[in-house]
Order: sequence, then C-alpha cells, then structure tokens
Amino acid sequence: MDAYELITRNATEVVTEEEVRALAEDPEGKRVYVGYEPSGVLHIGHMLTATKLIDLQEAGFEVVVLLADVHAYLNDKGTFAEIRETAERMRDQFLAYGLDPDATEFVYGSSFQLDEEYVLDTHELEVSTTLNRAQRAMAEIQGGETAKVSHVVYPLMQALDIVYLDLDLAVGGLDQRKVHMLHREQVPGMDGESDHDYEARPCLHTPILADLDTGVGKMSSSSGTTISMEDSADDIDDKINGAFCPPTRDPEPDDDGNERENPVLEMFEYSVFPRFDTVVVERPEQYGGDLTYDDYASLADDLESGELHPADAKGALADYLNELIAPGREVLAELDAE
RNA sequence: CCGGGUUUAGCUCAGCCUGGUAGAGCAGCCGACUGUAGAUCGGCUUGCCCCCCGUUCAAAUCGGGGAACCCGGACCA
Repeated sequence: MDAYELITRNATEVVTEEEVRALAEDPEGKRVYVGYEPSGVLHIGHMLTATKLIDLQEAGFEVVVLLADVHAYLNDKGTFAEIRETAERMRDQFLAYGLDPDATEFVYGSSFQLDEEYVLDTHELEVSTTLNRAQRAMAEIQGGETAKVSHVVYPLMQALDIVYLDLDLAVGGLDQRKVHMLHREQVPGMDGESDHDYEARPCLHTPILADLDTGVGKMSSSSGTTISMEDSADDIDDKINGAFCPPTRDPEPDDDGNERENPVLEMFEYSVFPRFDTVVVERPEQYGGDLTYDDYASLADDLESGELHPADAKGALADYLNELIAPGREVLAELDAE
C-alpha cells in the first residue's frame, strides 16, 4: 500500500486530494491532529479517528492530539477542573489503544487558547464570520440544544487551532466537516496576530458509524448502544449480538424511508481490518468450521453470499473489538483503583 | 425592562376549564419465530405531574410566590 493509500484509506472525504497527495510525497515529520472534547471513557467513535491516526503515524506523520478542555467548557461539559481530570484519563486510553507514545503529542487547548494573540485572532474571526455560518458549522456537534454564544465561538476556535498547532493536516469525523470548511474559507483571509501560517490546511474525514441497533443515522455516545473502553468482554458480546445485521452491505431503508447501514460490517471495515492483517471467524464444525479473511471485501462478499452467517460474523467482531479494547479497559481499572 | 408561551414517562405530547393521587404514541425490556439482528406476533416496565406556600376531606388540576427555557416588544429621539 502506498503512502497516499494508507493516509486516505477508509476516509469518506479528502479535502482536497491534490493537497493530500502533496503531503503523501514526503509524509515524514508532517503534523496531523484530531481534537477531542475530554471524556472519561473512550467510545468507538474516538477509536475510529484514533485508528486513522495510527495509519498516519505508520506513514510517518507526527500526531497531535488536542485535549480540547476549553471547547468542552464552552460546550457546557462541566467545571474546568472536572474537564481537566477527564482529559488525563483520555490521554492514557489513547496510548493504550495503540497510538505510538514517541510520535504523539498531547496538547491541552488551554495551554495556548488563552494567549492574547489567540484571543485576538478569535475576535477577528468573530468579526468576519456571520452568526448563521458559525451556527451551521456547529449544528452537528451541538445536538438539539438551543444555541448559546459559546456555541458559535467554538468552531471559530477550532479553525484557529489548526493554525496555532502548526499542522499540515486536520482529521475529524464527518461531523467536523463544516468546521473544517469554515477554517479553509475564513483563515486565509485573516490579518492574524501571530507568526503562525494562516494558510488553509487539507482535511481528512472519517466515517460516522451507524446506530448499532437500527443501522439508521449515527451511533450516539449519549443515547442508544455504543461500544466503549469500559465494556467487559460480555458487554461487547451482548451489544454486538443485538446489532442490526442483515446479510448485505447495503440494507433497504426502514419503514419510514430512513437510509440504513450495516453497522457490523462498518466496524469490520473501519475498526478491525485496519488493525489486524487477518481475521479468523471461528465457526462450529456443523456450519463448516473456521473461516479466514485477509481483507474486508472478502468477508463482506461472504456475508452477502450466505457463506458467512451474520451470527458467526458477530462472534468474530466481538472478539476482535474486545482485543482492541482490553488494554484500555485495564488502564481504566488501574486509574479507578487509585 | 415589559409582555406572551412552555414545563407531565427516555422522547413528542394529551389530561387542567368542569379537583377524586396519570394517559397515548414512539422508545425500551422480556418471550415466540428466524442459526444474528431486523420485520411480525404476544407480554411487560417506567413518573419528586418544575419548586415552595396556601385552599380543600381530596390538588397535575384552584390561588399566591419563585425558577428554567422559548418567543416577541421596547430601549437606540
């Protein structure tokens, strides 16, 4: 697999291909980031972007993980002290998940976002950005709540973070795309208070997993079923077993006409195969014995043809997810024991 | 600052006028059927009715006070 392929695999959107191809020519030492609001326990959505970061490390990138404490504060996630505490737990879990400690820099947002230059730049963006624009950028992140002033400042700061962290590439879930587009449109026109480079950076967007139980919409960490670092092996078995999984890549819409995905296949594609060269599906002799797959496509083909039964696929998915989660689960147990 | 509206199950809401300690839809859970899930059947759970005070034998319901949120007006002479 060449560098560009590795950098962009499983990405639903690359903005722009040309710019990322240029990075792929010499990825060594280039800087990429993802920003996360601190959260006590990583869920599979966090892990999905982390999987992409691991790809990028493999390609030679330096990874910056922004522990966005100020953003979490703006999004009403608790007192600043509480947020800082969960941020530390989050860092440990990312390392347990497989980020290379020598190639990963963890940065607290508050370590630079309160500097005078940064604050003035934020105000410059406030002047140049319409309320509508900022609100639209935030809509996906914000959820159903009524917009607060903090909600429109939030995406402006994200646009600036990419500048202040001296990045070459920004990564995020597809829900971050409007924020990234705001960065690309607004930042290049800035006067800017600092010595950083105010050029627009390319962006890479990872998929958003479908809801585990229905295949409709996106998996939510706040409601419904999600896979997280604190799940026991049994929890994962139960959750995966309950997942929506028709024997097809492309399920029919539900009765209300909502598009549906196959979340079991999505997790194989986006979480399991990027981290394991081969996947063994253990299967009782009566159903034909074990199956081995080297890539996602052949597994999905077998599910569609009926060669691989969904129940067996689920068993294998649960095992591999458990393997990915186990180190983080141990870290959490140690932290909680203190 | 002024005015109007809203607040009841996880969600959307009905009930309030005409007091008798709560309902629907959706969601969720459990079973049956499928070697998974879904669909389909069958069954089940859930409530500081925003808070406080009062009236009453009895308050989600009436009266008073307060809170949160939504919307609007005014201020710009």
